[in-house]
Amino acid sequence: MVDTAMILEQPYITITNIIWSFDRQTGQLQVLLVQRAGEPETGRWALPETFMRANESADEAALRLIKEKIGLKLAAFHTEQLATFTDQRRSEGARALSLAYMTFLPEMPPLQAGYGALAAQWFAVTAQPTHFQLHHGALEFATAAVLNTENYYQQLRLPETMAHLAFDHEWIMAVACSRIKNKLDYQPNILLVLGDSFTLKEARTVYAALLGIDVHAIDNSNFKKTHQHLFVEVGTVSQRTIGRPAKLFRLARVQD
Amino acid sequence: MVDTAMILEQPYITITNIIWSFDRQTGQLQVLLVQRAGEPETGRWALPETFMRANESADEAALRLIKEKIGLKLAAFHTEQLATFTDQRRSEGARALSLAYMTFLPEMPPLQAGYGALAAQWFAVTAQPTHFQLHHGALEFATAAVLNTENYYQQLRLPETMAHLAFDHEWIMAVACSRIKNKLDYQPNILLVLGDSFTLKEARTVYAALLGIDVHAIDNSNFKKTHQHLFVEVGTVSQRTIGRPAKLFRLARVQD
DNA sequence: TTGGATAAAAGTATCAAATACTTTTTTATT
DNA sequence: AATAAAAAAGTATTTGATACTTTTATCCAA
Repeated sequence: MVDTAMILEQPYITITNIIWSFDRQTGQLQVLLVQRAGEPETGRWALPETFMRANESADEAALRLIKEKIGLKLAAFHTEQLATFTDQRRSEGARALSLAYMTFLPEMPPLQAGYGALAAQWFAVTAQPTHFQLHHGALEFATAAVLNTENYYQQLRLPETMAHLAFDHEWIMAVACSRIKNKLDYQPNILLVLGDSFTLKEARTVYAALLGIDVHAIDNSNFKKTHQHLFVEVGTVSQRTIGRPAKLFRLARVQD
Repeated sequence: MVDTAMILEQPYITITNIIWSFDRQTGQLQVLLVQRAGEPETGRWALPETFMRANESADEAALRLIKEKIGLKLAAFHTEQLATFTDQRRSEGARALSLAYMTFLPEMPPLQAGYGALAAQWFAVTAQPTHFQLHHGALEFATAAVLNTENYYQQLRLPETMAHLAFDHEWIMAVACSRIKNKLDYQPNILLVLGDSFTLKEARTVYAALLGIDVHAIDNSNFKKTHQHLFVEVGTVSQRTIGRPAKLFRLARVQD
């Protein structure tokens, strides 16, 4: 009674890491994309991925990715699990489970394409309630409204042009944006892209980018009142710009 | 340059399903545990698990579990992803990745232990802010405060008595309780254990069980004002008890 | 059939939080 | 020193949450 349905799945495990950062010059939220060197989907832009190795934790693999794909060799960063993607339609050929993680990098370090990548670039993220855009110079990726898995596979995967990200990475990005937005009012780990300390205006800039609104639409006074309990003031101000120096804060607690 | 670190992981994938239900008689929230028949951890109580098969989606596997382990053959239920557990310490021997899901069953169907299980039982869940209890008659499992993965592995795994759940299932339960509690005010899918429709008092009973407080500590009038936007009134009342008949509601939207 | 008991719904008054807006403080530039 | 910019601090209004009370619907027993 050899039944194909009884064959156990023993797939390779892909770790996909959404690496977030922030450009203090332009006030734009960024994510890192790499242009795939290998098969399949060669030449297409994608989220950085790697295969999980024996004797390596998923978190370690997510951090190794940062070193391998973009030449960044730094200490541990906050990495958190996003979700696991198992849909059989997500890639052609052999089944690929993907464990998706998110890492928040302070500053916006310069990139160099590493193993498995033709190029590595930061893309500015603009989020709207139901879709998002990624742009870097002339390169731009924009999604239609992405609401759930079925919606994604039935509507979005059909047009196969270079303007799409590889595999189901647009869907993964949509899930990531949604998760981050939901946590904005009680655990805004996304602010780790601002480094050890940040001003309230910088925090509002990140919030505005994710909510798809202008920074000035968020009142500083009210923002402080409603979100200050999430922050700890870290001593004194410091900067060389016009106007009253802002106070500096850090996240009060960082956890899932 | 054969390096063991370069060997790719190709693990079996375990689907772990936390199956929730509700006892209308006692007003208690329930989860399903099975007593393991096979190695390892034979005889120990555990969350129902199965290996993922080829040509089977993770959701399908989670539902197949319900049929195999407890003899329940029913149509599709709402199943949602909880998290993926990859820690190398989570089981002895070969590495086991576990994709954890949650299923919410209406009513509390009678159980019969299926393949791989010595017994299958509903356990009443009582949650407190930092720990929880499971009990069925004389059987009782209680955790110490479980705050994060490291805390769990360093403090909780040490005493190896039969009073513990198998593997890291206490940690998985802790993550599940935490997730459900966080969603109580904007997406209380846990109320699906109440079936197609429920009264506000039943809803409050579920909330109270998860918050570790008495039902009467939640004022019906205020609960209605703050949570009614999550519900849709489904026509008329219906019941055979004393007192004014309650209105019936259902969840307005069910999604992750 | 009627009145008491029960349970939920509906209503109200108070309190706290969120929002919109204004004023003050601080510092760089001219 | 005057001015402009930017954040902090303050205020008034509105909204939402909480505590509590009253009304309504139903069962049951006298």
